[in-house]
Amino acid sequence: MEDRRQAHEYYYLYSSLDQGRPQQHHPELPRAVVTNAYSSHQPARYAYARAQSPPSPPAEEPPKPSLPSISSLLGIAAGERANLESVHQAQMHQQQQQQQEQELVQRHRHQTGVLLQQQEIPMNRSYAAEIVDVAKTTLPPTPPMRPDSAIVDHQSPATSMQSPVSAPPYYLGSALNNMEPHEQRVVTTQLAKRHSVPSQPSGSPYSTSPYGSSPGAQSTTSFYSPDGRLFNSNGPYHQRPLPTNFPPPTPVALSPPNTSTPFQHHHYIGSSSQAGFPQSQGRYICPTCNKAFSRPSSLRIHSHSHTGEKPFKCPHLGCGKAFSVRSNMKRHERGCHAADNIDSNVSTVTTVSAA
DNA sequence: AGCTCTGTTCAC
DNA sequence: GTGAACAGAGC
Repeated sequence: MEDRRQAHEYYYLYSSLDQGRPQQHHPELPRAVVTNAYSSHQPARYAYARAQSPPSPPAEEPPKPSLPSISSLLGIAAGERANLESVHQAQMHQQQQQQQEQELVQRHRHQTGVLLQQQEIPMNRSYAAEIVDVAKTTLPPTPPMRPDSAIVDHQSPATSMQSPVSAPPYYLGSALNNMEPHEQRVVTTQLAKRHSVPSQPSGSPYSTSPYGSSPGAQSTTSFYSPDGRLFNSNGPYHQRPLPTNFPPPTPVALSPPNTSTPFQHHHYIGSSSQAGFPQSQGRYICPTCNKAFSRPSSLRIHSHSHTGEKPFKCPHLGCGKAFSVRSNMKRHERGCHAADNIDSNVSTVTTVSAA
């Protein structure tokens, strides 16, 4: 059985390699590679999951008097996958060892006339699974998505980080997040820190406005959209008047993040499947977590929580702390550098008076 | 009217 | 102590 299982795994490795699929994510791979690996790996994993489960006959399929012989099944499979014959030959040795057992089973079947699918299927599950996979390699695998998922834009990395099973009910009244904030932070900040930091404003670490005189205008850079597809005109986030019936985040989330940034996936708000959305929740939706804000500035500040961007740096020497919110930085100053402030004020006064 | 800035508040 | 969201003030 061990050999059989290994052969099965080899097949997946084989088929994946045939399609140029990386089998594992490498933590050091560039994100593009990782996402591609993720996206391309998903169908294979899905097929594997399908193969692992025992093949359940279609409901409309009438009971057959007998199952096709293993040799015929193997013959079909071998006709399409000649490269597995060697593996099968190795498995045949294993079969020969079980020949006695099978003979007993068949003898029992002959005596009782009862279909012994229960005995046969598990015994040859790996073969059947491979056959299923052969079919799946020829046919596009059905993505494990909910039927009601309205995929307007498959590029939804943020939602894609969500587990399909653990997708919570979506209620705008309670939360627009389709992913827990700490999860977002863990995932998105890691990704964003790796790729967005070079794009951060490289000006003065601390000024009256880290965004410049016009934060909104500053934010119109392609910081969140390397492909320049979405945000170059309106900034990192769309000002999107919410439809009266705002839809729940769909399992678009499940679609693999095949884009390079976590901020390109606010197209999943389809016009078809729309649920009620209270205007009081705000019109500005975070494309990452679907959280709604009433003000664009609030959304922009909120975006820092995803990007990890902390444009407000403590001006005090020796304090390298940075904050995503200016008021938080000020609070930090008041709390931690109160004495320094007094000293600096005194020194400032003295210098001014001296001047 | 709509925006940003700022302070306040809550949660961890 | 810090992150994050909200609401008022001002432009």
